[in-house]
Amino acid sequence: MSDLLERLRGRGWRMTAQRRVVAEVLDGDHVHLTADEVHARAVTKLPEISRATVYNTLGELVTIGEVLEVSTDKRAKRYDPNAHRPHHHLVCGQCGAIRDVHPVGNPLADLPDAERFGFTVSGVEMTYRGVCPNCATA
Amino acid sequence: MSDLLERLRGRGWRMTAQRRVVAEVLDGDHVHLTADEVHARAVTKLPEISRATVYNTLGELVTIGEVLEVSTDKRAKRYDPNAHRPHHHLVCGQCGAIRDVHPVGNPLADLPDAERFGFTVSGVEMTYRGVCPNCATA
DNA sequence: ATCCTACAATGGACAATGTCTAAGTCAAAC
DNA sequence: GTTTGACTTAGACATTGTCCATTGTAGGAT
Repeated sequence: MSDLLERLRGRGWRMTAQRRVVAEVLDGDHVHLTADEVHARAVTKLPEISRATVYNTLGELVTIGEVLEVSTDKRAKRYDPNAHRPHHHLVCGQCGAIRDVHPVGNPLADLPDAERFGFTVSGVEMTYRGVCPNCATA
Repeated sequence: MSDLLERLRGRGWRMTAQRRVVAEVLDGDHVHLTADEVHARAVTKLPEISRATVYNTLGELVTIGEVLEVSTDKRAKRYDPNAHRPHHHLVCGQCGAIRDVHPVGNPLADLPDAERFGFTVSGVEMTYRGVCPNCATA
């Protein structure tokens, strides 16, 4: 991910302190942050960054495919910087913890033609639901 | 779905005009409505029904398992009265149209133990993405 | 090194969705 | 018919996200 800045520069993006900070936040060990969480972390590194800029930058990163949006819960969208490795999600229904998972098989092939209603099907998202070990003992 | 009212009565629920109207709306031909769409339709049958009541009633129906929440887009939750037949969704990325689909296979079995991180996995939601015939020609 | 200018950031208003509360209402039991 | 507590209401509030006019600035041109 450290070459994200390079890729952005290659696309002719202007490199600003704000964009750098947002990229750094996404590059941290915490994945699947909400936009406001990204903003909160960005503020610690660059106090004057605005909410709108974080939303804009996240939106741009999503548009160019560097970051994925996931909406596992009913609350805010979350942003997944792991866009270059396809994966699905496993969510704890108690605490909301999210893990990336890689089921076997090809779920796209599991949708019969008769079930496609003429759609051009391009992808599938799978969200496994369960309870994490932490919440199971608590 | 017409026995929904019976089932609710069986659970000791008080049967009010508002709840009846919400149930009727969900029973219509339009599936996957948002909460506000449910409210809009309910208002035509019972003008004084309040938004809070619709939200409350939908939430209760979800809790007891008569209705499913689906969050296929980043906007509002949608409510799926087809709770008694397990199914997944196919969403048009252009216009947001939603169809119920039934892929073959057992996606739960496709998640290896090594990918479960100690979670107790209880279910999976699949959202197929694509473009509907209407939007494909437009 | 300085200047220009298009692009980016800001902040605050606005919008959409959802939640909460206090007070009034009414379904159902008696 | 009364009573009672669950239900409904209206609207304030909270959260999440978008928009826009203004201000700032990165990076190329000079």
